Amino acid sequence: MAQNDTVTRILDTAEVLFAERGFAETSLRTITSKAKVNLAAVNYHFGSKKSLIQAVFARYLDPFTERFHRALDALEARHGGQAIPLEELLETLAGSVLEVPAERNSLKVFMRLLGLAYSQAQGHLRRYIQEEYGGVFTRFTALIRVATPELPDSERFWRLHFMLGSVIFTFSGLEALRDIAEKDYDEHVTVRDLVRRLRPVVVAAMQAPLPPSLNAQEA
Amino acid sequence: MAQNDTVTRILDTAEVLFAERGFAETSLRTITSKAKVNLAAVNYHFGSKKSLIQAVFARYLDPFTERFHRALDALEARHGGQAIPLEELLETLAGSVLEVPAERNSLKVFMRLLGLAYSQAQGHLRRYIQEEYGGVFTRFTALIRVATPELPDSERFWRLHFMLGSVIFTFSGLEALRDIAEKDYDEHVTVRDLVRRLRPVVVAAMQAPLPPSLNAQEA
DNA sequence: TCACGTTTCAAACAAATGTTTATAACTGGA
DNA sequence: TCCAGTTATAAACATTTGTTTGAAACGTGA
Repeated sequence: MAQNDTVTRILDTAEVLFAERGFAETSLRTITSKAKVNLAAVNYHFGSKKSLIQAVFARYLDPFTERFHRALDALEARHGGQAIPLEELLETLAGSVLEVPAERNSLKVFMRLLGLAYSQAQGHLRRYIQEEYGGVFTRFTALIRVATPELPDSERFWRLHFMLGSVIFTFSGLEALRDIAEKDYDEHVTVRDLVRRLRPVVVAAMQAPLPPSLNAQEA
Repeated sequence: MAQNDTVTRILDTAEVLFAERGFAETSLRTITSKAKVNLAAVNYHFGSKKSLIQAVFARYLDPFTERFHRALDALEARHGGQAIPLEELLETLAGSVLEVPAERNSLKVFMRLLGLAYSQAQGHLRRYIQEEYGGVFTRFTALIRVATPELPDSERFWRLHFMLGSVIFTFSGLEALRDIAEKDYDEHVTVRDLVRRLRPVVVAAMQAPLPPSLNAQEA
């Protein structure tokens, strides 16, 4: 189909350019010329640039959330109501994230997009992602709660965001960091390498000793 | 002085707007109108928008690097050539970061700007920061290296960036996160609270067990 | 007071942006 | 074949962008 071809070509080109330069820094003309598509095609098929951005995310997040929900279903079934260990939860999350874009060989694009979703202004994007995909995140954190009963709720809340920051920050700045790492340590780092490196760090961080009591004030 | 007043007003306004919306999303007209300054003033005093962005960073990073260097001098002198414990290095870093913007009460702006420096495209910014302030970071990582001899160089490199991500992400999204935490856990979180919570997490993350060997491939 | 360098200001500039329009080309079923 | 409906295309549109210009206002030392 011709329209499908155009739509797909726009999405393929847009996601790469967005990941490389950000949303505001990527013009529709850059996208359409690189995709060999007429300028008006974006507004015709997507309506607006905002909608194009959301469509780029949906193409990744829709399959991801479905896979992740199914993986969590299986995990819960396997443990039959018992608490699921932290490592397995993290493993399942990482697995679902890694699976999705493997087909298009663009995991790094996916990660970079997630980073942009947080760091770029684009209020509409955060709202869209929260409303559309907030549910699966809520489900995941509820399971994490069961897996880490020793943590006070507020402490777990903050530590989850510490780790979320690690992941998003690292992947969204991946290109730059990779260049440095490659130059200094002479090894090419793949996203899978980073996930492997992240695993023990995240587990250790979640299980770190509690900070000194809230009331103990010192200079 | 009038020119100083104009320059300062531009910088004060620009840093807030940049932090809120990003660089590309903030126009010179928005800055100058909010700062009650003529549009041409930016190009007159700074030369270009790029230079303005760099100047915004310099106003934070210049005092910070100087303070941090002095603090590291003192720390090294105190240990007289002996290895400095990881905890003390982190403490010194945290202290220097917290000190600088305290005067202008804009720690969150500082943090958000640091986050943008990494996540936004703006190649010139990364180059500028690297060339201008790479030295102090190199010095710090060299000390961290001595404090964590058990870590392979590349592993330490990545863990440092994991933790950098935690800090920048958390503080740059502090406003939103604080609201949630306050609502859900009924406690007001100060920046110092977060630093206290971060300390054991960062230490545990740096001391986490090494990931399985690079060559061990599994499904 | 004068003159000179600095700073401000309103206006204009060229370029780039997202979007719309009107027309053409194509498509598949009657 | 012919005709609706869909898609593609080129052109134009109104804004917005960073930057430049030239003149006015200002400040300061002679």
